[in-house]
Amino acid sequence: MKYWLMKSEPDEVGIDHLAASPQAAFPWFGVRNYQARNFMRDQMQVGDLVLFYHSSCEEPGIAGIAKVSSTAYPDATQFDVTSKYYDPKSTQENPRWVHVDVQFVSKTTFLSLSKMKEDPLLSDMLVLKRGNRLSITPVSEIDWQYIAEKIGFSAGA
DNA sequence: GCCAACGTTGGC
DNA sequence: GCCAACGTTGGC
Repeated sequence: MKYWLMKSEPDEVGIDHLAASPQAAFPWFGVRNYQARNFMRDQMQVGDLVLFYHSSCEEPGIAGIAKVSSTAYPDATQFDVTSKYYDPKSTQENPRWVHVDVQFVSKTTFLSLSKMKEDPLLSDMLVLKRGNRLSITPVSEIDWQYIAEKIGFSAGA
Protein backbone atom coordinates (compact mmCIF):
# COMPACT_ATOMS: atom_id res chain seq x y z
CA MET A 1 0.00 0.00 0.00
CA LYS A 2 1.42 3.32 -1.11
CA TYR A 3 0.47 6.94 -0.76
CA TRP A 4 0.34 9.57 -3.48
CA LEU A 5 -0.36 13.18 -4.19
CA MET A 6 -2.23 13.85 -7.42
CA LYS A 7 -2.81 17.30 -8.87
CA SER A 8 -6.02 18.25 -10.56
CA GLU A 9 -7.43 21.52 -11.74
CA PRO A 10 -10.70 22.06 -9.87
CA ASP A 11 -12.15 23.82 -12.93
CA GLU A 12 -11.95 20.45 -14.68
CA VAL A 13 -12.15 17.79 -11.98
CA GLY A 14 -12.17 18.95 -8.37
CA ILE A 15 -12.87 17.07 -5.18
CA ASP A 16 -16.52 18.13 -5.44
CA HIS A 17 -16.84 16.31 -8.76
CA LEU A 18 -15.73 13.12 -7.08
CA ALA A 19 -17.89 13.76 -4.04
CA ALA A 20 -20.94 14.16 -6.28
CA SER A 21 -20.51 10.55 -7.46
CA PRO A 22 -18.86 8.80 -4.56
CA GLN A 23 -19.29 5.33 -6.05
CA ALA A 24 -17.96 6.27 -9.48
CA ALA A 25 -14.57 5.43 -10.95
CA PHE A 26 -12.91 8.50 -12.43
CA PRO A 27 -10.33 7.74 -15.12
CA TRP A 28 -7.29 9.90 -14.47
CA PHE A 29 -6.96 10.76 -18.15
CA GLY A 30 -4.65 13.27 -19.73
CA VAL A 31 -1.33 12.49 -18.10
CA ARG A 32 1.33 13.04 -20.78
CA ASN A 33 4.43 12.85 -18.69
CA TYR A 34 6.44 9.65 -18.63
CA GLN A 35 7.42 9.80 -14.99
CA ALA A 36 3.85 10.29 -13.85
CA ARG A 37 2.66 7.56 -16.21
CA ASN A 38 5.26 5.17 -14.86
CA PHE A 39 4.07 5.74 -11.32
CA MET A 40 0.57 4.70 -12.37
CA ARG A 41 1.74 1.81 -14.53
CA ASP A 42 4.42 0.36 -12.28
CA GLN A 43 3.63 1.26 -8.72
CA MET A 44 0.00 2.05 -8.11
CA GLN A 45 -2.18 -0.63 -6.63
CA VAL A 46 -5.89 -0.78 -5.97
CA GLY A 47 -6.48 0.68 -2.53
CA ASP A 48 -3.57 3.11 -2.53
CA LEU A 49 -4.60 6.40 -0.95
CA VAL A 50 -4.29 9.75 -2.65
CA LEU A 51 -4.00 13.31 -1.43
CA PHE A 52 -6.26 15.13 -3.86
CA TYR A 53 -4.55 18.41 -4.67
CA HIS A 54 -6.10 21.40 -6.41
CA SER A 55 -3.70 23.22 -8.72
CA SER A 56 -3.83 26.20 -11.07
CA CYS A 57 -6.58 27.81 -9.07
CA GLU A 58 -7.18 30.65 -6.66
CA GLU A 59 -5.88 28.76 -3.66
CA PRO A 60 -3.85 25.66 -4.42
CA GLY A 61 -3.70 22.91 -1.81
CA ILE A 62 -4.96 19.56 -0.58
CA ALA A 63 -8.75 19.39 -0.69
CA GLY A 64 -9.53 15.76 0.09
CA ILE A 65 -8.70 12.09 -0.11
CA ALA A 66 -9.24 9.68 -2.97
CA LYS A 67 -8.20 6.11 -3.57
CA VAL A 68 -6.85 4.18 -6.51
CA SER A 69 -9.66 1.95 -7.75
CA SER A 70 -8.12 0.23 -10.77
CA THR A 71 -4.74 -0.78 -12.06
CA ALA A 72 -3.38 1.03 -15.11
CA TYR A 73 -5.03 0.63 -18.52
CA PRO A 74 -4.84 2.61 -21.78
CA ASP A 75 -6.03 6.21 -21.73
CA ALA A 76 -8.84 6.44 -24.30
CA THR A 77 -8.19 10.11 -25.04
CA GLN A 78 -4.89 9.31 -26.76
CA PHE A 79 -6.84 7.72 -29.65
CA ASP A 80 -9.47 10.45 -29.90
CA VAL A 81 -8.56 12.89 -32.66
CA THR A 82 -10.98 15.44 -31.23
CA SER A 83 -9.33 15.37 -27.80
CA LYS A 84 -6.66 17.79 -26.74
CA TYR A 85 -4.91 14.73 -25.35
CA TYR A 86 -4.80 13.00 -28.74
CA ASP A 87 -1.41 11.47 -29.49
CA PRO A 88 -0.83 10.53 -33.14
CA LYS A 89 2.18 8.43 -32.18
CA SER A 90 0.12 6.11 -30.04
CA THR A 91 -1.50 2.98 -31.44
CA GLN A 92 -4.10 0.56 -30.11
CA GLU A 93 -1.50 -2.22 -30.32
CA ASN A 94 1.08 -0.18 -28.50
CA PRO A 95 -0.57 2.52 -26.42
CA ARG A 96 1.81 5.08 -25.03
CA TRP A 97 -0.37 6.43 -22.22
CA VAL A 98 -2.07 4.55 -19.45
CA HIS A 99 -3.88 5.64 -16.34
CA VAL A 100 -5.65 4.35 -13.26
CA ASP A 101 -9.13 5.12 -12.00
CA VAL A 102 -9.63 6.97 -8.75
CA GLN A 103 -12.62 7.06 -6.46
CA PHE A 104 -13.81 9.51 -3.86
CA VAL A 105 -12.98 8.82 -0.23
CA SER A 106 -13.45 12.01 1.71
CA LYS A 107 -13.37 15.74 1.71
CA THR A 108 -11.06 17.14 4.35
CA THR A 109 -10.07 20.34 5.98
CA PHE A 110 -8.34 22.31 3.25
CA LEU A 111 -4.56 22.42 3.59
CA SER A 112 -3.22 25.24 1.46
CA LEU A 113 0.06 25.14 -0.39
CA SER A 114 1.23 28.16 1.59
CA LYS A 115 0.58 26.31 4.87
CA MET A 116 2.42 23.28 3.58
CA LYS A 117 5.39 25.44 2.68
CA GLU A 118 5.43 26.99 6.14
CA ASP A 119 5.69 23.60 7.83
CA PRO A 120 9.28 22.41 8.24
CA LEU A 121 8.03 18.85 8.78
CA LEU A 122 6.74 18.82 5.22
CA SER A 123 9.82 20.27 3.59
CA ASP A 124 10.79 16.87 2.21
CA MET A 125 7.62 16.54 0.16
CA LEU A 126 8.39 16.18 -3.53
CA VAL A 127 5.53 18.42 -4.53
CA LEU A 128 7.14 21.27 -2.61
CA LYS A 129 10.52 20.89 -4.22
CA ARG A 130 11.63 23.82 -6.30
CA GLY A 131 10.48 23.62 -9.86
CA ASN A 132 8.47 20.46 -9.41
CA ARG A 133 5.83 20.11 -12.09
CA LEU A 134 5.04 16.43 -11.74
CA SER A 135 1.30 15.91 -11.49
CA ILE A 136 1.74 12.68 -9.51
CA THR A 137 4.22 12.28 -6.68
CA PRO A 138 4.71 9.56 -4.08
CA VAL A 139 4.11 10.56 -0.45
CA SER A 140 6.04 8.96 2.39
CA GLU A 141 4.15 7.14 5.13
CA ILE A 142 5.45 9.65 7.68
CA ASP A 143 4.19 12.60 5.68
CA TRP A 144 0.90 10.85 4.99
CA GLN A 145 0.22 10.18 8.67
CA TYR A 146 1.16 13.71 9.61
CA ILE A 147 -1.02 15.31 6.94
CA ALA A 148 -3.93 12.95 7.56
CA GLU A 149 -4.02 14.01 11.17
CA LYS A 150 -3.67 17.66 10.24
CA ILE A 151 -6.63 17.61 7.86
CA GLY A 152 -8.80 15.41 10.04
CA PHE A 153 -8.74 12.19 8.05
CA SER A 154 -8.65 8.88 9.84
CA ALA A 155 -8.19 5.75 7.80
CA GLY A 156 -10.70 3.70 9.72
CA ALA A 157 -13.56 6.14 9.22
C1' DG B 1 -0.41 37.69 -17.68
C1' DC B 2 4.34 36.80 -16.27
C1' DC B 3 7.99 33.89 -16.01
C1' DA B 4 11.06 30.23 -13.88
C1' DA B 5 11.70 25.57 -14.30
C1' DC B 6 11.82 21.74 -16.79
C1' DG B 7 10.38 18.16 -20.43
C1' DT B 8 10.30 17.16 -25.33
C1' DT B 9 11.52 17.63 -30.09
C1' DG B 10 14.27 17.57 -34.01
C1' DG B 11 18.27 19.09 -36.73
C1' DC B 12 22.82 18.00 -37.09
C1' DG C 1 23.88 11.76 -28.69
C1' DC C 2 24.15 16.84 -28.19
C1' DC C 3 21.70 20.85 -27.45
C1' DA C 4 18.93 24.94 -28.97
C1' DA C 5 14.34 25.93 -29.57
C1' DC C 6 10.03 25.36 -28.18
C1' DG C 7 5.97 24.05 -25.31
C1' DT C 8 3.92 23.32 -20.80
C1' DT C 9 3.21 23.68 -15.89
C1' DG C 10 1.69 26.16 -12.24
C1' DG C 11 2.51 29.58 -8.55
C1' DC C 12 2.28 34.28 -8.09
